[in-house]
Amino acid sequence: MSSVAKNPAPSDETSGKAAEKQPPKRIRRTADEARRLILDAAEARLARQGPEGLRLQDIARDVGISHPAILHHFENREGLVRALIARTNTQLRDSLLGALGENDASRDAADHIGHVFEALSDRGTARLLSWLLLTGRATEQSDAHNIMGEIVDALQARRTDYAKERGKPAPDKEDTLFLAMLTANAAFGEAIVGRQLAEAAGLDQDGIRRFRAWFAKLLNDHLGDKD
Amino acid sequence: MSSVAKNPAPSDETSGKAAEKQPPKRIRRTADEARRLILDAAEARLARQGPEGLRLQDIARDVGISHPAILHHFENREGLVRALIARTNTQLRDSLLGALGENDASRDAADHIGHVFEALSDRGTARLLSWLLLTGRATEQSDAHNIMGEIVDALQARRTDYAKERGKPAPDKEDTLFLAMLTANAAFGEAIVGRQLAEAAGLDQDGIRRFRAWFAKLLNDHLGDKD
DNA sequence: GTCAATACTGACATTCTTGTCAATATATTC
DNA sequence: GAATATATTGACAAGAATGTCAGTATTGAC
Repeated sequence: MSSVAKNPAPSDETSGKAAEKQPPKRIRRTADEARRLILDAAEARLARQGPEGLRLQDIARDVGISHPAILHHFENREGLVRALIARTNTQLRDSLLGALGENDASRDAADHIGHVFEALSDRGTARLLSWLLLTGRATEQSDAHNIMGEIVDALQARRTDYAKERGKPAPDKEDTLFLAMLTANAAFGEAIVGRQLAEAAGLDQDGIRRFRAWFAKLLNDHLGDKD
Repeated sequence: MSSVAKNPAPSDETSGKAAEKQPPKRIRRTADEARRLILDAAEARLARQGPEGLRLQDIARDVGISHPAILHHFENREGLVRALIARTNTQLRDSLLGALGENDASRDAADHIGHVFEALSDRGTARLLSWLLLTGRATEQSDAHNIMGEIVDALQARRTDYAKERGKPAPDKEDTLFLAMLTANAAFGEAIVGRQLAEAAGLDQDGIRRFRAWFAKLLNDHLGDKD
């Protein structure tokens, strides 16, 4: 049963010169590598085509494997989705907290805003997470909770340090929370409707940059009043 | 060929008392009414279950009709989706512009913010539109364009009037645009991640109200500086 | 009452998608 | 090199979803 011509590369040789057995040349990756490639492809599809672009066969074709291979690595489709959620959450957390933690004073609010928008909006992360949230997937996932909490804590710590240096009282923690929420909301919103709105308003790429700068200034003014 | 017992209501009569012909009692609506009911059901499903809840058979069951009836009214599934986009856009436009137009001076920024959030976030409108945007559906739809343009124009007109009354120069139109964009982005973002974030932060319903008030104040301060 | 228009239905066709399974190829260990 | 583990595959199964169609019931016009 089909022991001839397995998947030996689409070379159209009629019957083999001599004993060229043409070993099937099946690519075999480590499990981790395979999982990574599959998640990459899934992420790309999701960002490009939205929820309905997440079909096992399509993803498999992108990676260059057969779709049962995906099931082998992720059990079932739901497993793939969960793995994608987990990885995205982790990457997002690292990206946001990393930037917040490094070289304390050299970054101002505008930098941070820019970074958040970049991490969420510019790469498809927010779109991806949005879909996961819209389908009610990430609800019981507690990762998101921790991320928000950690970020607010980090922000509050920075503001407190900054205030102390100037002999001012520590800022209201709820103020910090609202600041973070607004930024997150705005970044998510931009990821989804931003392009539409900008286009409608006749804004080009530079206009979007101006918008972000305007937003950063808005927050900076607020911080200036408070801190 | 099943000329007996068409769909005469699920009454379990064994064989009819005497000559009770039991006329099939098929409900027949006007085309407009049927379309409205179908769109209502589709909208509800979408809001409740997300994108994957939009199946013709489910919607048909909700309305109490057979799924080919939907196809009869909307040609195909895509037609249903497009009709839903169009109706949602119209409703949103009316809601937003209506509130912006009425009794000029009595509403301040906080009221407007509240209204935008209500129109977009509280009812499932933003979630619905988000999905449509995520699936790349509303792209060529030019309605969204007009809405944003109209709103910015209306806002700018109000700000200009307000400034004139005080002998100040008219505000920068881009500032108005950015104000509208931020509000829209924030409302969309809240509709999608808001509940998650609020929950993560331990905010209850009243906390969300405080956040919106905080946001309104932020914008008011900005307007106070400018206007 | 008759007739035309059309909202509506059940049954079927088709296509698409996930998932199963036995078989095969490749890397690793001894 | 042989044996073991497992990544990978093709073929098939099962189910779900949209779409088609011929026929039926209901409304409104004449």
